[in-house]
Amino acid sequence: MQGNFIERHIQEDLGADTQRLQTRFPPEPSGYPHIGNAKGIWINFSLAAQFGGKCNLRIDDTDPTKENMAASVEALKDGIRWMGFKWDGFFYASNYFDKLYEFAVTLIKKGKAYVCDLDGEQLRDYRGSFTQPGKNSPFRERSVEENLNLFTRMKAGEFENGARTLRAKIDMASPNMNMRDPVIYRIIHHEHYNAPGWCIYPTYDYAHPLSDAIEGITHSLCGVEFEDHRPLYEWCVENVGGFDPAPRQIEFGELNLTNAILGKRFIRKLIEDGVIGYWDDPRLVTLAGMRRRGYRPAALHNFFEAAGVAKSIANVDISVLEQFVRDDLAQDSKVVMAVLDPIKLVITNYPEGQTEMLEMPNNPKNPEMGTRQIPFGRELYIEADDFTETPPPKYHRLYPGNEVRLAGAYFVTCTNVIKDESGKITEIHATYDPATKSGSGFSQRKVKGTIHWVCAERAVPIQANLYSYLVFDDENAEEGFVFNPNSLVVAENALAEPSIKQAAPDDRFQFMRNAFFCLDAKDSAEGKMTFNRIVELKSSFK
RNA sequence: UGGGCUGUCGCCAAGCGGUAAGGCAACGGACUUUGACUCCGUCAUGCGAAGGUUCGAAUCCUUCCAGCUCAGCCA
Repeated sequence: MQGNFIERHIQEDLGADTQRLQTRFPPEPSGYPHIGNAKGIWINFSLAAQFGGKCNLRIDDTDPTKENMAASVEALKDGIRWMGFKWDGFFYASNYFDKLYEFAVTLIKKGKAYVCDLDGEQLRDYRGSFTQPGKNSPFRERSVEENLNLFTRMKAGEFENGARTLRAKIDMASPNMNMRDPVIYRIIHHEHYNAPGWCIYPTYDYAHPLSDAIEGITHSLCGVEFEDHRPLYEWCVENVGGFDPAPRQIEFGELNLTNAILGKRFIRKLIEDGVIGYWDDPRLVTLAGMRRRGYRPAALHNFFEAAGVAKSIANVDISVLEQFVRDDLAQDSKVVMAVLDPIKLVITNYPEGQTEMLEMPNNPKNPEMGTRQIPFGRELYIEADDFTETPPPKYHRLYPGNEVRLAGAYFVTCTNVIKDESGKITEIHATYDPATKSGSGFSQRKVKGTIHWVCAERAVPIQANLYSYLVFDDENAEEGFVFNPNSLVVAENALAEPSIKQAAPDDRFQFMRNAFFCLDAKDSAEGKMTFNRIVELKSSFK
């Protein structure tokens, strides 16, 4: 059986009974999910779907001091739904505080946990270092009765924050720091928004494996960063005991998107500094941001599928993501023309004052999407890039003497170039051949190049503000034109989202070459923040 | 610095002792109303390095190198 290593583990563990698979996605509610988190969502949910198993959404809210919980939970739910997944169970780790407390009592009774009076600094001292083993806490050998008594009083609120902790009794000499008697309960006098009445809270290392066990999770899939925690995960499950199935933690390599803005800490800072709008800023690869940019979930699924699942950390460039976005959009999006860097093309043998309407397919790959009428006239704008006076080898676009096709219109031959006194090209002159009209069946000669264009009379300049986007050239939007230099793809659904109108600027070719956003010249003049600038900022951030 | 993990083409990634899958990118060609799309074809005597075991090694052993990660009462 082919498949990634996680799929193989699942099959080995579950045999023919793969529908027993139970996974979970356990985010901490602190910020909006981004594409990195989305990989975890995708792995857990799609594996469950693939094997006929189940996947829970569990909010890991063991730390009551974290802020912004409610909003984050909604963002998480939105993101998961948007990706097309449904959770089978929805829980909070805080739902299990009672049980977790009982488990801790069990551990104490088994002599596996003890109340420690060391403070934070002492704890660090006693823990030792990478090269030196830790020292046993002087409180390590307290009697079960004393531990029980103290732990009860911790719960009752008799002690101050940080005065005591409950620690797992494992091995202070372990080379794995996580096993040096980790703290499993701490005193925090802070009301939990979802679980009132507590002043002691379990730590992640303790709550996570046991929450998995309580929910009957069979496979706990997480990032490789938790690899060192696996022995402790297993220790908790085994020493509390009695779980069937006992959950198994398997780690996968996280996704690292290069040239993208990732990392909640950094995003938060950008928002605080006013550099970007909010978590759903389209320049971000948060689920909300990508959604506003018109990405669709299928693109993400395909992307993750192609990137694969392995133990090494994948370093994928954002252009690969964009490739998948384009592939997805190209299927059924409206394809339109626009010019980003215009230069005037005058068709000297076309009657002055005349305009005609030409028919263009909405999507060349998909004739069922119909056609639209676009205006054509004597004066057009073409892409400055599509003309050169000195063509390099294999240049098939417009240059003096060369004939090209204007997409959806006629063949034109460049006759000459008009320049101003500084030598800058102001107009390109050409003649057209009426016989070559699109759809006429003309086949006497062929051209190597086809270029896009817009009718000068009907074109409208791009709006000059930071968060502008270009408008369609279809019947509903005569005001302007959207352009995609290569794939000519525009996401119709993106423009359906009202918020998209506030969307991103950015370096149009660097950021998303074929997207529907553009950087306005005035923005750069004013020094407003562009995507590349943010990436620079990011590298200086750490 | 001790531990753990990772290291196979520019980027991902199969491979699990029997003689290096696949995808993306790139390149060559065909086709084409954009150079996109599509279709053909090319693309690792090589698997971080060096030794060793074996008839045979990316796969086993040894040593070394590089990257990531761990010393929160965060997750």
